[in-house]
Amino acid sequence: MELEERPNKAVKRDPKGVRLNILRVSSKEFAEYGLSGARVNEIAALTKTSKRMIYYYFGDKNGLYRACLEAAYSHVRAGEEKLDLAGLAPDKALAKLVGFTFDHHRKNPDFIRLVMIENIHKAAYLKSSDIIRKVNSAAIKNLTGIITRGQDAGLFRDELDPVELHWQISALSFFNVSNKPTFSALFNSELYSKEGQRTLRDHAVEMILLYVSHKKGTLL
Amino acid sequence: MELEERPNKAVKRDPKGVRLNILRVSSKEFAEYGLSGARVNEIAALTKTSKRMIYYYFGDKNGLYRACLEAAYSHVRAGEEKLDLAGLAPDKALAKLVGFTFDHHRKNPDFIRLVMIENIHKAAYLKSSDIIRKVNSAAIKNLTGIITRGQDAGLFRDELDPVELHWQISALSFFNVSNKPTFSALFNSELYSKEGQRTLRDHAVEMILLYVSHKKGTLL
Amino acid sequence: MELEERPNKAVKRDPKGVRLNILRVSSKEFAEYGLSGARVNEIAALTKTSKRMIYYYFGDKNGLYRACLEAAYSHVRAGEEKLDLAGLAPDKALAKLVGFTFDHHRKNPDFIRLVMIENIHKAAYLKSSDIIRKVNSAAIKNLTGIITRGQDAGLFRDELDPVELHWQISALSFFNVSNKPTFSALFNSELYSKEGQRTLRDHAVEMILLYVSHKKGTLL
Amino acid sequence: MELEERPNKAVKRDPKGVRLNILRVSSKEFAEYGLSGARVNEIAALTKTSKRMIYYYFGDKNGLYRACLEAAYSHVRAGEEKLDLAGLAPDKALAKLVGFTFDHHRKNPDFIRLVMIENIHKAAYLKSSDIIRKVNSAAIKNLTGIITRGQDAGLFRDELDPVELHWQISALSFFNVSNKPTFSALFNSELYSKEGQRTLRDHAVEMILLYVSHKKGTLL
DNA sequence: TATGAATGAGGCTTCATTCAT
DNA sequence: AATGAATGAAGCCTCATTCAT
Repeated sequence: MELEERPNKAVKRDPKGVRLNILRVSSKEFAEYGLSGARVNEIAALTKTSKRMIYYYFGDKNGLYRACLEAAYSHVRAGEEKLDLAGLAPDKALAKLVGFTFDHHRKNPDFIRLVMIENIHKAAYLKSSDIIRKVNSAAIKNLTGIITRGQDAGLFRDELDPVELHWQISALSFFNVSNKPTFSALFNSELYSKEGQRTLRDHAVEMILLYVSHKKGTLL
Repeated sequence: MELEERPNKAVKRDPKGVRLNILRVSSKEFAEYGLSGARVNEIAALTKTSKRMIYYYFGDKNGLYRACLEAAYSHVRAGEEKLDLAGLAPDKALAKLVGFTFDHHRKNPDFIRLVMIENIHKAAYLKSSDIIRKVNSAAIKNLTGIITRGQDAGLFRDELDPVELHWQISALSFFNVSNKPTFSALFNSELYSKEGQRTLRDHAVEMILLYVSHKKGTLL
Repeated sequence: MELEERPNKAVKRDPKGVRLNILRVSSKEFAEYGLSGARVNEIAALTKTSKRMIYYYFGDKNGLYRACLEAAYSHVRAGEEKLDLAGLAPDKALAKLVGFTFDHHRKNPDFIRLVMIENIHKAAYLKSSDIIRKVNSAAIKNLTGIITRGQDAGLFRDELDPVELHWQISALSFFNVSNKPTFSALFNSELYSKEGQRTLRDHAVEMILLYVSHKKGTLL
Repeated sequence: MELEERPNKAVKRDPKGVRLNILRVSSKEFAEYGLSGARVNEIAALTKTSKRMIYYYFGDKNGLYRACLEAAYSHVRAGEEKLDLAGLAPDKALAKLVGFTFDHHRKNPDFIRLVMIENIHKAAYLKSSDIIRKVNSAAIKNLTGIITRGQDAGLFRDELDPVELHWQISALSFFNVSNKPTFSALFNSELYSKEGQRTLRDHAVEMILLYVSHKKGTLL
């Protein structure tokens, strides 16, 4: 006698599960088709529940989109915080952070796409979300620590802005994912092969490290 | 004898002008709202002509979008070709190219947004467009020349891929525009002030030059 | 021995209070938005109890509306019955009744609006309500008495129908409240100022008294 | 051989006809069920055209309702202007005007119902309609003329406000139609028989004339 | 008696597109 | 080459109501 999940009487109320299920499905749809491109009907069909529940939990399509965005940021930042850099030398720590960011973005294309979409919408939903206040700190704090330690050790140049450094790391890591389609279409290169991606990441790390290590007057 | 060009009839027939007008208006709309977000009705209303003409000239909404995309690429590449780097030393040439690209992207946010949108659509329209064949060459040829000259002069490292270098320059220049909304929303920094943008560009140039000048074993 | 009235259990059971609370809230909502315009959700939210209770006590939305209507009529007629006209001369009594009715309607706009709504619905709910039998009597009886006394005293004309007289008094008193919005919007007059309302009421009294006092042949 | 309207190829474009048809159908529906009670689907079904055209011509349900309201007022005021009172003595003119108004309202119950509905909505749509400015004048001007002539002839009392007089005439004429359902339900009288209506109208005329003819001190 | 979760039916509206002139 | 009218399909959303606990 087997234990089967009784499919004809699965009368289990699971609000959190329902909410999460909707969120997961719709995140994929929004990432795939954009805010106006995604279809509530389609999202509902892919869900374990009904269209009605989407409105019950999220109010409207925009509310659902906003919830997806917030969930995505929360999830991503949660991942970043697991990274332990405290024990490493500042240059090693930074190298690890850059490599991690590059890989992390690459492994979370849906998040990248949501951010792209949010940028298309001029960050309208991000601006009106309370999640912002909690998010910006972590990454910048990490970098501030590394920079300070690097400067104290005489490894890094003096004038370094943690926000700018975050921008630079993000640029290289984000663009890699966001513009893969057009870049691949325009240049039939090997950059998006497994090997090419490893090279790209290594060189991104290299660029950042060369930049922070560069003392004025040395070269330019 | 036929009556050609009846000048007293107030019917202005200007196919090219009409086409161009539609293209300009719709490019702005697509850049602003995305492919599914833009409205054919709205585009027609902003046009000097009527909705019928859009279908007459471009077939359907997607056709119009494709035409906008092609026009945007053509226009942008035309701008890039005006840049004369032949007379400069390779490092100066590269510095100028990076700075130019950074500024160029910054001044053409609608183009950037169209590319973002095209990436959201997985480059589906770019892939099926004949424009590709003509576009990829110019930028890469430029870079290939600079790299060769730089290597011959002993200024640049050996293993440099022009496509990868283009990717790196693009990443820094593109992200600056594409992610301005979310970045500004998340970090209230000065990076998008006039001063901040100059710094960002200078450092982008610096990063690229440090990278190509770096000889193995020197640092990492 | 049973435990009655467990006072230390914080569960307030107050059926009558709950019913009344629902009735009060929903009367306002129906008066404000009409039968189809009112929202069960909104009513429930404004209530001290939950949506389930509405259905428990009133069956459905229409049942709730019917209950509101009945409660409104009961309440209004109760107010009217407090009026004591027995000791007054018939003309004074009538004058007082008209003035009272005018003021009474003015002070109970929600009741007027419920009656308007019921008229929009062709009195469908009133027709099927047992309240009718008890309501029509009071006002008419009052008027019948006054008329008889007035005629006996030679003050009033002969052919007077109490129901018609009620109609006439009602018309002037009801319209004043029911059509205030459109009338105010169409004519920017002073009729709805405090002073204007007093005048309107005085003239309503005057109109009715002139009418009942008028003997055939005198004027027209 | 007969001339039949070819029903299978009625390819006649008739924008005005379509608009009017929609307006007629929807006026009935709004008058019957109210703004929120009316159904766009039902309106469309009763129309010679499709639901889509409703939105093409009127924007949305509220826009359609507003158009109905404006059309109703226009139509009614047009009817009133046909009334020629200039050649009559002031008391006869007023008598005719009151009688006409009473009958006119009685014959246009849908208009009355639309006004009732608009009052339920606190005249929100009337307020924001430009039609107002043109409508209020006609009726008041008529009355002003009659009053002046009556006063000059020594027939009417001195202190008469044309707007108030309009209010009084309207009250008796409007209430007769608006409250017929509840009044009939509450009092099983003969007031709404053919005979009763004639009486009611005659007495309305009488009330108004007695009122305007009444000189201070005579009675009250 | 009480509550949050759930729902089917149907509401209003908008879209890209085509037609008749 | 040009225009206003017309449209079917599908979009998003809300309603009164019931269910499971």
